[in-house]
Amino acid sequence: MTNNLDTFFGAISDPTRRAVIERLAEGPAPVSELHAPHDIALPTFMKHLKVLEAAGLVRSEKKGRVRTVHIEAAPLAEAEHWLNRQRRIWEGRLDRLQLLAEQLERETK
Amino acid sequence: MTNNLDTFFGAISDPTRRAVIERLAEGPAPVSELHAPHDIALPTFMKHLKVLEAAGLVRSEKKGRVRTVHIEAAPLAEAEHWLNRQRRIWEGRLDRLQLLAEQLERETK
DNA sequence: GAAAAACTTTACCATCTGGCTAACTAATTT
DNA sequence: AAATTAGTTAGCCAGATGGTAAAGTTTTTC
Repeated sequence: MTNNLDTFFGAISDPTRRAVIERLAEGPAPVSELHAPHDIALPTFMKHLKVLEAAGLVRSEKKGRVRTVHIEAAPLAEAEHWLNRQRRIWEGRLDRLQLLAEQLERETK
Repeated sequence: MTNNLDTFFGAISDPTRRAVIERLAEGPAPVSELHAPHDIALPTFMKHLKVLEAAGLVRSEKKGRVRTVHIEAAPLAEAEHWLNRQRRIWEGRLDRLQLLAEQLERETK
C-alpha cells in the first residue's frame, strides 16, 4: 500500500525540501539558484529535488546546461483533503464530547 | 532546524500510522484493539504509536494493564496552515500565468 | 580550442526506520 | 496460586535516507 500520501507527506517532512517548495512558489528557478541558500553539497541537494519530483510536487526541464525547476499544483489537493477530513471528524468528536460534558453538567446540577 | 512540521509530516507519511489516526478519529481505544487489524508484530506497532505520540498527534494513559490511546487536535492546524499557504501562493501563480497566456493570445491575434 | 559553468554519476558512509523474535513485568481471571 | 492477558524491554537485521568527495559530461563563454 505505497500510497501517494506516503510519498507526498514524506517529501514535505524535510525542511530543505519545504524550503525549496516555498522558494518555487515565487516562480521557477534553475538548480544552482535553488541550491545556493542551502549549505549542503550539490549532489545531496539534487537528491532532495529527485524526492520532490518523484512525489509529483515539482517538475523540471533541461535546456542547454541549465535545468529549470517549477512546482506542480496537483498533489496538494489530495493531501489537504485527508487533513481536512481528519480535522473535521475529530473536531466533530470534540464538539460531541463538549455537548456530553455540558449535558452531564446540567444533569448533576 | 528540526521543526514541528518535520515530525508531524513524518508521522503521517506512514500508512499504518495514518490508519491509526483514522481509527482514533472515531474514539479512543486500547493498544491491543488498535493493533488488531494490522498484520505486524506488537513491538513494531508500539514504535508507530511512539512516533505518533512524539509528534503530538496522540496521547495515551495506562490504567491497570491497559493503555488507552486518543487523538490530540492541536498540531493539525499548523500543518494545514502550511499547506494552505502554499496552495494559495501557487494557485495564485498559476492564475497569473493563465492571465499572461490569455494576454499573449489576445496580442498575437 | 581552452576554460568555466552547470549539472551528473559514482562510490562511499553513518544513522534512522520499520520490521522481527524472545524474554520479561504487571494486572486480571480462574 | 496458576494461568492468561496486555504491554514492555532488549537485541538484532535489512534497507532507506541524508550526507560526503571525486571524477565525468555537456554546454557556454572567452
